[in-house]
Amino acid sequence: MKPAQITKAERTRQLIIEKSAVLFNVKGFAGTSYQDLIEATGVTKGCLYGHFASKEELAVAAFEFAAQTLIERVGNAMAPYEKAGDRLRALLDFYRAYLSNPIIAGGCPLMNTAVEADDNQPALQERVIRVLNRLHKGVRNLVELGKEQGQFRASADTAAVATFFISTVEGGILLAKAYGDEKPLHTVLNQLERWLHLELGSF
Amino acid sequence: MKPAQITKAERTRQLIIEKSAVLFNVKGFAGTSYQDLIEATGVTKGCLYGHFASKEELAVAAFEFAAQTLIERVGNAMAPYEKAGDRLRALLDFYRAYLSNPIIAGGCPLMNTAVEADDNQPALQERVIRVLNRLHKGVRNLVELGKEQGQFRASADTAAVATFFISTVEGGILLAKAYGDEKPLHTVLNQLERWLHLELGSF
DNA sequence: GTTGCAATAAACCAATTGGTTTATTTTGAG
DNA sequence: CTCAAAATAAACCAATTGGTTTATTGCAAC
Repeated sequence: MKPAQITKAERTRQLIIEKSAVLFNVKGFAGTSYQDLIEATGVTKGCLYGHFASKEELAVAAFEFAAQTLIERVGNAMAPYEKAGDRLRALLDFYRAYLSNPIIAGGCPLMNTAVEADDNQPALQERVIRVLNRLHKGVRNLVELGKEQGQFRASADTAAVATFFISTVEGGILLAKAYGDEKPLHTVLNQLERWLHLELGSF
Repeated sequence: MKPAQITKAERTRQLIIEKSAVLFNVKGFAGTSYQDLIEATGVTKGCLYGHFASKEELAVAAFEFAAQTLIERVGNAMAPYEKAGDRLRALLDFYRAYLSNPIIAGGCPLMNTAVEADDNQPALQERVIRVLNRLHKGVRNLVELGKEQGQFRASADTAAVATFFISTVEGGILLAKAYGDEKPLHTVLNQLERWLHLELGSF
């Protein structure tokens, strides 16, 4: 841990990032104006420009923050467990609670940013890929751990499992958000869990 | 089929819808301005307002068109086959070609619209739900057909299969779009096909 | 071939956009 | 306690936004 050498500027910067992240996640990049940001952060326009040279720069920082939070929460959810099966169950449970206990309002920042950025904001698009890679690697590591522990089938296709896992979860979140109902997500997670049992062996 | 009673106004309206649908799908609702629409349609602002009272009204018409196209294409892909297993395979193949042979530029209009509309445009949000319901019903009908034909396991949970199918495919499209690479989608579809074999019995 | 519907061109609107600057005040770190 | 760093308030910018109106022109349906 760094010493509490947190200057006022750093605190303000963090405040701006955290409040903006919510706005961007709910209204999107194009849908969020400086006026919105001023109201949400409670800070003046001059202050915003003092910390971030443009809306895009702020959006990138906000996305990085949201993504970092997501990665941390996922890590924390799995941390208490040692066996890969328990960790995987914890991961599924994390997503079961994803909408009622959201890391940030507005749904999954990865999905939201990916959808808006893919044809328009290359800077954001690139960060999305980075985070997806980290997530993918995390799931792969989990599968490999299970293989090493002799708990998961050695013949399972690690990369394919990770890709399938992420796709399915994101798709479930999409349906749940679209319907404004977390049931579809739960259905999807239950089916995914059954599939994982077949694919990896019961855990 | 209606007689070819297509007036000039109707033709223009259709032209506007088709061109706008692409723009909205690529740049989003908030990211698309009237200037963009004027350039893309080749029609004047007065003409746009003559046909649609607002950007939102046009966006709704454009989404309905894109969704209708999607539903039709899915239907056409399955139409040549009678056995549910063949139809399901054709459906998977349809999505295998989804990105190289897109129904509309910019990815899946359902996903794009769902993501942007869910907290901001209730009118669009409502249409998204309608289309998701139609898609879900289509998959359910397919599963039920397979059961009737004795090809699919009667014990399969029809609704859960449909939900899982749609989630997985949408998630796969998301990854493929994010990476700018259709491989993740193919991986996901292959895994999904294996899962369907386990769930429904080999087909 | 006429004529009425459809489309154009263009001016106009107030409001808002992203972004800049500067003088003034607040405040927290040394 | 002091003083520099940080934040404010506000004026300013040109450009663009979504939307309206009107006179003129073009074209396609009857």
